[in-house]
Amino acid sequence: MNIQSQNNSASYISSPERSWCKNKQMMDDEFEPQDKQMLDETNSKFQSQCLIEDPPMQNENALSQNSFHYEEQQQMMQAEILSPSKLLRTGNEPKSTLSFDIKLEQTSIQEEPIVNSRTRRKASKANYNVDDSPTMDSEIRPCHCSKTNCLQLYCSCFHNRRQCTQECKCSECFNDGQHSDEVLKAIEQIKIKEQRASHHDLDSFDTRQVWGCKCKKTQCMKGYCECFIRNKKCSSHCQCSNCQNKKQKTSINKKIKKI
DNA sequence: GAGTTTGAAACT
DNA sequence: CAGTTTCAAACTC
Repeated sequence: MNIQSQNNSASYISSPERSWCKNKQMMDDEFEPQDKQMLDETNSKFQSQCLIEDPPMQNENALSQNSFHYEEQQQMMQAEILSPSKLLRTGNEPKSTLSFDIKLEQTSIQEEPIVNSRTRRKASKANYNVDDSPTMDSEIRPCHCSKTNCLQLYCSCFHNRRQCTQECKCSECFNDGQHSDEVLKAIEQIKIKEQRASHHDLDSFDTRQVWGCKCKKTQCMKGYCECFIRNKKCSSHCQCSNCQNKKQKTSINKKIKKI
């Protein structure tokens, strides 16, 4: 296994990779022994990234961690090439034919889809693309962006910091792995906006974080609500109206105790 | 599949 | 900072 990290076509660290940091142990269990060895070789390189990005906004260093600089991203993006989720890609290959994709084809990694029932969401009408669980690429929904070149947060692919795939139906896509400069510029602009807005403790690209919804009409019970989408209850951070997605103070627990 | 609704993101 | 516009996804028919 000879993975070269010189390729920098992959232009940013995607959320699934960051989820991998947290869920590495679980995923390790799913690898064959020979693959584990490869993973171990990459662990040391990846650990620094994990330290930088996790956990989000939960300590005093969150500010500096979340406002990491563009150049740091460039350094870290090399690690993405070694990411397990890339190695486990199961059919949603990016539009581009990046060199690391070619190298991956030469590996002995099993590319059968890994279906992890533990992390599979409850079946629902919509397969929401959220990554607060170790979502595999095979579960990622394609985007349909038509006007933003997939370089704004409207784009679910860009928002999750992953490249658009062949399944995406976007037009004039710059998030295809062949426009690294444009992508990096877009990321940089968003980071600048965050800082201007004094959102130092936010990471717009961390879709695991929920800032709080502002739903007014849907009672936070439809897929428009970011809390609902993430299977999370609305909190004091939300500014929603007529919310039906708040934690219920059920009397069930009390009844159980009595029993 | 087309049109409408919705709320996040972007803009002013 | 608040109001408005734009956008893409969710939803309805």
